[in-house]
Amino acid sequence: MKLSRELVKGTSAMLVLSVLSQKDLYGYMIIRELELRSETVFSMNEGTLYPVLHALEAERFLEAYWEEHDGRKRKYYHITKKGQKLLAEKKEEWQVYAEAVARVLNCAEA
Amino acid sequence: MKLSRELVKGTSAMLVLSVLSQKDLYGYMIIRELELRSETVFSMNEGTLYPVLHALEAERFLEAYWEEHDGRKRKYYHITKKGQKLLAEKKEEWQVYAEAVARVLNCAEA
DNA sequence: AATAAATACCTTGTAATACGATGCATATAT
DNA sequence: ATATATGCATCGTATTACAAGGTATTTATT
Repeated sequence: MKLSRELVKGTSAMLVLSVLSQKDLYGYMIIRELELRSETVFSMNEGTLYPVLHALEAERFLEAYWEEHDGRKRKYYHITKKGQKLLAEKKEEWQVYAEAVARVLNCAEA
Repeated sequence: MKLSRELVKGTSAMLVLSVLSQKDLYGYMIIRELELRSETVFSMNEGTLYPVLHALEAERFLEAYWEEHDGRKRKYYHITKKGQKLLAEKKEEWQVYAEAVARVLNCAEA
């Protein structure tokens, strides 16, 4: 991620699950999709993404399969039911947390 | 912090600076103040807070002084001009980032 | 009077997370 | 011919947070 790196932590898995909740994608496209949806505010590093994908797969939040298009082999990831549940939880937590942070920051302005 | 610990990272320094931007406080009260303002969504661990305070002081974002009240010695922290500038930057970054995350999450809902 | 809980400071070791650098390979554009 | 884009991946390092532990005083409870 660009931006100050401290800010970004913790949300990677949620963001990956979020894009995969719409359609199956492979690593490279997940990065492009996140850039697009965030309007280039962030760009996930490959060194961040692949370990996240492997960890989510190992815990059955994602399932992977290989497919070939245009002579290129791509590893697609599919979100499982378990993964959808995790995403819902992470989204809820994010919202609660973001709102609490906003309250603290706004207090200081008043 | 409570909540899933992954979520919380990166915002500690910003939150500390934020409460100190209103008035000088000592460590113990910073924790209480954050609980109050977040409506108990989070409670910063002492093992998180003190290293953050010391790092911010070392870099001149904060200045510390001891004061005694009711027979208790307390180490108060005061935000510097430099610290206020850092806070403003971190708030801006947080807002940009939080909005981008929201866009990604909302895309997935549509 | 004894004990527990709150107040107040702090450090150390461990775990989690992210990322830069690097490596490999193919395809397309210049 | 060469650079850029596509596509997978790992390794070492840095950062961050926290649980656990330590010290000491004051206040509330029994």
